[in-house]
Amino acid sequence: MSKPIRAPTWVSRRRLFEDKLWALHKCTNINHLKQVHAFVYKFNLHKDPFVARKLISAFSSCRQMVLALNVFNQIEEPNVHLYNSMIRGYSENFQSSLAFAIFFEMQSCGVLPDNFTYPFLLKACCGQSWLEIVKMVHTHIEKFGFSADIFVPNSLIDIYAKCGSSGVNYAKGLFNVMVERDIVSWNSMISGLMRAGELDEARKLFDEMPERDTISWNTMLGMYTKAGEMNMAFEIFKKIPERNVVSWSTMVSGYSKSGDMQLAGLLFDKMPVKNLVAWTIIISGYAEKGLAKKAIGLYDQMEKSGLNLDDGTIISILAACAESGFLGLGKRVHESIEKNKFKCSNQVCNALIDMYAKCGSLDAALRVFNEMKKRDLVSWNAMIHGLAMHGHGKKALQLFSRLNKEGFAPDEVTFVGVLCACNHAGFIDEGKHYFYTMERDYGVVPEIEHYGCMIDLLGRGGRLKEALRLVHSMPVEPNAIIWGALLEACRMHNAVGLAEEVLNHLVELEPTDAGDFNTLSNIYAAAGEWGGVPNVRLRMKNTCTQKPSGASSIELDAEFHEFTVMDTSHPKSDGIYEMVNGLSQHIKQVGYVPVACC
DNA sequence: CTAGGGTTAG
Repeated sequence: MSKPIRAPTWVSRRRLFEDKLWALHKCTNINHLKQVHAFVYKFNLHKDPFVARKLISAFSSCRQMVLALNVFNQIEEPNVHLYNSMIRGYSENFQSSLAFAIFFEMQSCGVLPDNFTYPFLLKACCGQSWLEIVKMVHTHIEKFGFSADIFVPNSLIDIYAKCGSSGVNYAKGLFNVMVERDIVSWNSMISGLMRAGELDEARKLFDEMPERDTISWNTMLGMYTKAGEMNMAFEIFKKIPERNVVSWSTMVSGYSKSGDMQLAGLLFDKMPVKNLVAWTIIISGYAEKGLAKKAIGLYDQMEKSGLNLDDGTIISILAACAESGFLGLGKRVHESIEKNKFKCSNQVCNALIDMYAKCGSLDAALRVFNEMKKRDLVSWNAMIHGLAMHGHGKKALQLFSRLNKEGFAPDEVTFVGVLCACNHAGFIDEGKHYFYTMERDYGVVPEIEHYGCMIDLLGRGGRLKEALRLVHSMPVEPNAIIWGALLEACRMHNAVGLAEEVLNHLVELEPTDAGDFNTLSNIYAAAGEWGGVPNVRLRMKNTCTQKPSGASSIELDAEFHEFTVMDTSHPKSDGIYEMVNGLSQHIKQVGYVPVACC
């Protein structure tokens, strides 16, 4: 047997390179990609449409649309596949207008769209504001006759249903006139109805559909878990012929959201296959409920099981930590990020800022904020609000003016933070200034949240009449939060008459809240009008159900300690009360006047 | 083209 003749080096290199080209769609490493790009030039292949298409898709999936466009521009007469790849790239990278620009360009160059073009283009249209454009694309499709390919009307149904409540009617219209429907048409329609809140209609279609796959079953499962109907969900779950990891994690998520961590944990343990999403759901669930040991234990297990964290996991767990004040796990997540040299997206940084701020570590929040290269409005809003919440009103307002200087346009969320800062710091005049100029100078129309902040601010400052006048001038109906803020102001300033009026409004809105009646009886008591108290108690008995009392919690060394009013259950209760009494003596000495309470 | 986790507003 003779030895095989070795190919010349350039042939083997070329073969190697061809293998790389074939694997390009899997390539997510931008440096490898750039290497391949260099090879392409070396072998003068950059004008080959096939090679160019591979490169464009690879650059798109690495979110490098500028590089993708460079490749595209090398081609003198791009074919329909190349145009499609560019449209898809822009759509998937949320650059909708550029996707449409390419679509228009291909038409002016006389290249006809094909059945792949529209699903890609439609992906760029999501949200209520796109409905009119989707209708135009729909007309275009009918004109060119591509609705024969089932992919095209299926995408239309999906995208129509994502265009808000009126969009779903267009989805229904299309679904009803479709001659041939496949399982995806049914699934898309059902999930669209579900998103629009038409649950009965969704269930009806589910029962009617000729055959169901796991996606159909999981859609129904998601519908019931989101509605908090865990019994119905479990009925569905039992009937699913082939459960997959999504079926299981939907159930775990449902139990976790309904507050039943025991069942959630039980189901999680039984899951035959656990993926990153499943771990995320269970850890976030425990973290949000403050079940620190469980959450940390599972987080360790997840890291040990060799799964790589992704954006979704990090953001979700951090949000849960922010909710419960679980700084311990939040820090652990931050450490993992740094240990793994995880490249933080803005969303991740923003979640970190929010977590640190809500857990009271403002220094850490500021550190993340300051180290960000390209802050977005969410970063500013989270930081401003974090400072405001902790009473650093001045710093929050300074940050607001810095935001303006750096050319950002504040939005409605920013102003909630700004007004909150004024509120916590007692800056009544500044608050009024921002409230009355937000629309004039920044084009942000005040919403009910902003009115709420203002009424709280005026009320706390004792300007009850002004607060009441603002309530009556509101363009929307005042809600329970508004009246509640006013009632609280009445309590602080012993305004008996106004309190009675406010309570009447509150009872209409939320007849179940005992806390409001308590507040009123406290007001009577503080004003010395003890005659009013039994009356209130009677009304309370007739109209109220007991609300669970509020609790404060703190986490120390992965252990949560919870406290409610008059609580003596903590093992170190005596010492804690001793400290509290000492502190309240101390703050009285430095001038704090406590509010009357009975 | 269809199903599960996801940053800012009390």
